[in-house]
Amino acid sequence: MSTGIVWFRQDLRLTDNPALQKACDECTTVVCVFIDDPLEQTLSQLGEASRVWLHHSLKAFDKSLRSKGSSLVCLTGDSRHALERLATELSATHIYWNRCYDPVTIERDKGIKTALKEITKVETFNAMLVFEPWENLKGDGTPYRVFTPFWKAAAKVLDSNVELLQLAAAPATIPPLNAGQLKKLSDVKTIDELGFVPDKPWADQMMSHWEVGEMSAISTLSHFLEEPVHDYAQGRNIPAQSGTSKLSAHLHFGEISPRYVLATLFEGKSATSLTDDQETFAKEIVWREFAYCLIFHFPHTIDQPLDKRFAKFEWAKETKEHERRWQLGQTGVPIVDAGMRELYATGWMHNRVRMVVASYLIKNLLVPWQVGERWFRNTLVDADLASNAMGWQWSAGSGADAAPFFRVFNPVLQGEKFDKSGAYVRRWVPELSNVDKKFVHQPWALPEAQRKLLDYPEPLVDLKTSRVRALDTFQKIKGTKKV
DNA sequence: TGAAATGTTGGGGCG
DNA sequence: ACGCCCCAACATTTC
Repeated sequence: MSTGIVWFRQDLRLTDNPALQKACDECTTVVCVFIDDPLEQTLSQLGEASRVWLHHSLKAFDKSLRSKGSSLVCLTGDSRHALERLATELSATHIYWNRCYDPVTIERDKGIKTALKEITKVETFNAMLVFEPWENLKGDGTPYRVFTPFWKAAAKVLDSNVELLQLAAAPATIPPLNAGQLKKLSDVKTIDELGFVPDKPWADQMMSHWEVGEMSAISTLSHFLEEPVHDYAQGRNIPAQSGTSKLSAHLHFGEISPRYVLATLFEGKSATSLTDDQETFAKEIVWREFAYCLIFHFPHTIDQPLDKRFAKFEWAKETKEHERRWQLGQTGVPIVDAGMRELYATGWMHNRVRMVVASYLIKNLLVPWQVGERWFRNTLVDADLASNAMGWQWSAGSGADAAPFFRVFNPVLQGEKFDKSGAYVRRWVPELSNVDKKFVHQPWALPEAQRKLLDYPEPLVDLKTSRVRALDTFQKIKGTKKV
């Protein structure tokens, strides 16, 4: 007789879940547990939108587990104590979990593993990444700081090492606890009792845009691979179009694994024989790997610039009002406001627009990238410490393989290039729904009479002069030492 | 996964 | 026919 505990975190799926598979293989009884650890909320910095998604993801996962004869046991409190208590109550022989890779959770989990080893066998797995962060390094053993060589090395390994994309099978059944064991469990909570969904209308409104859970993740992927992927290189840049995979939140919570995504994309073909569009998509999955590699080797870059010059960068003072207007989508720049409103309404923003709003906050408003990083982390359903920090440092020009600081997006040109008809702007900024496409990305250029009729803010700053100000500010740190 | 400034080229109008 | 200028159109450089 053996009782295994599977501790779930960011791996809320049945397919390609090595911890779950191993438990079902090795144990006569398996208990699936999720722990709402108040410390974890600060450690992994779970934002409000993410908590709502998590609630629905847990519900979906519990349903999946029930279809296999099991269910999700929810506990609250310190993870280590909760696991120790559970192990003792059930006389557990094994504990399994899939590893998390953000630096703070790595440290915490090391301690938990050491403590639990005193009472049971503990085994952990990689279910979150295709490559361990300590794999896929440069020849000299140091991590890549540039994406292209990271990708090339990754593609080569993927081609030569098919086991990397081997998936753990979903268990046919999950042997449940017996009645006696069930009785011994104490302080079990329901998912609703965890209180992840605030009693506010925005949460339901936001979730009306999504279908959460493993089943939805898989069907989202297959629809994406059916059609949009074949025009991905172009289509992913058009925010009014569904040209992106929309898998980010599913991946973050582990409703689907990156291995599964790549294995399905490849369909037996090699990484180097993909079409350009397919390869562009594969690269996005590998960017996520790159982000985890960076955060693993340079953990301080969660909130500190990798490029040391930026420690001395002179950001603007007294920016609270500008920050607030940016958050609310009231900057007076249509594509920026459209993006920020899409984010607030849906918990997601199109990637092209993420780059535009980031460039605007950092360069036109001279607000530190950390401010934007924090807002995204709190409002995105796909908020991910590694990807988010990397993305913001990319925009700021302070990260690995970042856009140079002088690369300032012009939101008018970006709008005219990627939202030609203005459909995206009109969708999220209804004040501009009747503005001609000639002016929809720069309503301030409308003739005075028409402009006065619009109920839309004047721009916070002039695009041209704020661009020059950013470049001048960058000049001051340019000569200084980079690393 | 920029944009603006500056440089170059070549066709066409025109004296 | 020729030189000159203008100015798109494109290329290169700079931030």
